[in-house]
Amino acid sequence: MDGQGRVRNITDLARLAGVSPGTVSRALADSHLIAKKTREKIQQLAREHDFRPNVMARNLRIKRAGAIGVLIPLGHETGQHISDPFFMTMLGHLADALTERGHDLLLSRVIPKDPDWLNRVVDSGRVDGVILIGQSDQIDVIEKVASRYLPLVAWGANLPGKNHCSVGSDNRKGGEIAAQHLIDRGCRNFAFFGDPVAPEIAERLEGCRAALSSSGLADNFSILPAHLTAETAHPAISKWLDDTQSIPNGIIAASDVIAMSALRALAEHGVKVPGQVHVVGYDDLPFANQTVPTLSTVKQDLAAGAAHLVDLLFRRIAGEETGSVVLEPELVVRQSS
Amino acid sequence: MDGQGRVRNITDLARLAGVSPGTVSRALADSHLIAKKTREKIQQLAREHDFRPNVMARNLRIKRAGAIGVLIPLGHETGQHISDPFFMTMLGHLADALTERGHDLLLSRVIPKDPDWLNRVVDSGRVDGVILIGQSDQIDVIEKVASRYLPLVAWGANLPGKNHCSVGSDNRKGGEIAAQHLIDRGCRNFAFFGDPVAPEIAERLEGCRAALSSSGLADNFSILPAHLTAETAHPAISKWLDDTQSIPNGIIAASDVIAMSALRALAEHGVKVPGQVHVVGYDDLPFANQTVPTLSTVKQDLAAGAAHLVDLLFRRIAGEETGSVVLEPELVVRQSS
DNA sequence: AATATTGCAACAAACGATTGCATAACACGG
DNA sequence: CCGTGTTATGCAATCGTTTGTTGCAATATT
Repeated sequence: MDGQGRVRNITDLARLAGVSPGTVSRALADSHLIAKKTREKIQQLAREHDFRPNVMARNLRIKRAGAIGVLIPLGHETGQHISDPFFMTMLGHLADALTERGHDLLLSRVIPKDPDWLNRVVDSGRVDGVILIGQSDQIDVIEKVASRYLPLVAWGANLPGKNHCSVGSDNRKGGEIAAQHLIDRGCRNFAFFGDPVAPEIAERLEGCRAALSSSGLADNFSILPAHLTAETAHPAISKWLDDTQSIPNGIIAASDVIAMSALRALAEHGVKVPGQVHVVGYDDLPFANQTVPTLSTVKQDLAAGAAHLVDLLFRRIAGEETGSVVLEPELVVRQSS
Repeated sequence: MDGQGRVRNITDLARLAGVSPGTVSRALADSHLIAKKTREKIQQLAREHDFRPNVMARNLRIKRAGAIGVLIPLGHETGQHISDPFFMTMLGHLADALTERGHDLLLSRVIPKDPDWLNRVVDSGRVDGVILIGQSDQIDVIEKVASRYLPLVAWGANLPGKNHCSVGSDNRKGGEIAAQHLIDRGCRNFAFFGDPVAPEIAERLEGCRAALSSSGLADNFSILPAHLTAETAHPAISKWLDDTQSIPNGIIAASDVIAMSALRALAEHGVKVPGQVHVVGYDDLPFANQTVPTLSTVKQDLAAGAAHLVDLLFRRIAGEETGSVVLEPELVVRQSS
């Protein structure tokens, strides 16, 4: 615009307006300590030169970062891409909620190599708080940091004996609902697809076990610890189908992504869903009713989850020692079961 | 840890070590101006108190932000969630590449209400550069900002007459390839699913048109301007199938997400793919070989794309006036065609 | 008319680092 | 014992804001 005399800071603008930097600062903050006339003059001038005060300097002075760290820990994943729509859905909700509260979102996928990864973020002074999307296999690290750093919340399991603040659905119950549904559908042999290294998954598995046990079907249950990505799940399941002697008639997948791979693998093996096998997923991601056949699944309300995460986080930033939140899972029956 | 005397800044640590703040700063930076012995003592002390210098203060002094803004403009989307795996895939690659270069990723979904959204980010002093994932319908805004702000790159179309730096596949050619493939498969009536408001889509559409024209099939072509989300695409397509008199035998979807919705809608209408209708998508997202039937599609190499985006961006941050990059699209034939 | 109140704006000290320059400490040869 | 050269540290300015305190007029009060 004005090539030469670009206004780079509040002092430049002050000079231009013939006032002191302090006055400019207050004027731009619309402080009533400054006469309305001066205020408007300065604001007008700022607009003309499209000047915007430097956020970093402001934050330094103000002692806040204006950003929330959103971390995706990939501890148990073997480092491949996560193209998992789950994350994007969650991320979308979080981004909206944070923006609404005037905070930026500092995204970081972290493959924890040393136990210091979380400390680094927390102590960097870059963020006012941290949201973890999933706990992965890093419970110990999380617990340790949480014990000294209040504004930390995690999406995931609410684990007995653990104190960090979490938001997640009742995974045990979710697993139970899924299994019970298959039992009701008349299934008698079951398989669980998913890696119980992640605590959420472990709880879902446990819920299944419980449901099967109380129907006396605990013995007809096998587990395939498949990774969560679309890339790795499919070959694993396919191979499993090749190897297994008798295909079960009820399959519970630890996530919709895995379920989708399963549907495809089953189709390839000429197995009819839901004719021969009933399949239930977990998450109710947007694509769950786009698959062929559409996927029955246990719905986690991610919108509500994200809202809770952000709400709890800001209460913690304000100093409150909040508890955790457990959401009710809900069975969504579609064609696959 | 040490409850009382928490070390909050470089000065505290200096006091503890019995040296001046400046010395601590240099010691932590491993400067050779400081005696090895002192250096190690200070580093040890820092470790003990797990002290990490405040990044924001550092950045202010050093005049860099240490973060790159990644923006997802949602101009033509009507504000719903984007659960599109495309973004997550891209985001994952970007996150990795940026972290590798020591930069954080400031994520922002922006629904442009005023033409100032991009200026705000650029002038905030919070980011060293900006990557746009998609141009949406904001070409004018982007062009304007790009003309004065060098470190700005966009994923999307390389538009004639436009000067901002972009990385994207040759959409026109991609569209051409897709259409030609269907022609080769013997299709004679065509439909395009996708909203040409976004320039990438417009170019793909144009490519299709070109291919059809040169085979004299331009007249047998209809367009359904469907939105890009899974949520909205399916009902639109379903309705279209209800209404249309004669279903075409070649369908080109502007994205894999749309293609997936199409596959499902077709299945519901009892239309055999690829028996009666051939379908081609665009993107080659991870789930493209998970659908039933697996999806033929025009592959965009997102990994390479992300690498280019980051590379160009950093060259621009260094002051170089780089050109744009156009990637070759590649047809991936699977079951749906 | 003298004093108290108010309204505006300037001054200067933070915030927590980095870094050029000045200086202190030390060793060494003459 | 002094000058000279290293090497290691301290000092103070700086980055661009915010904000408590202060100074000064103009107005209100008695």
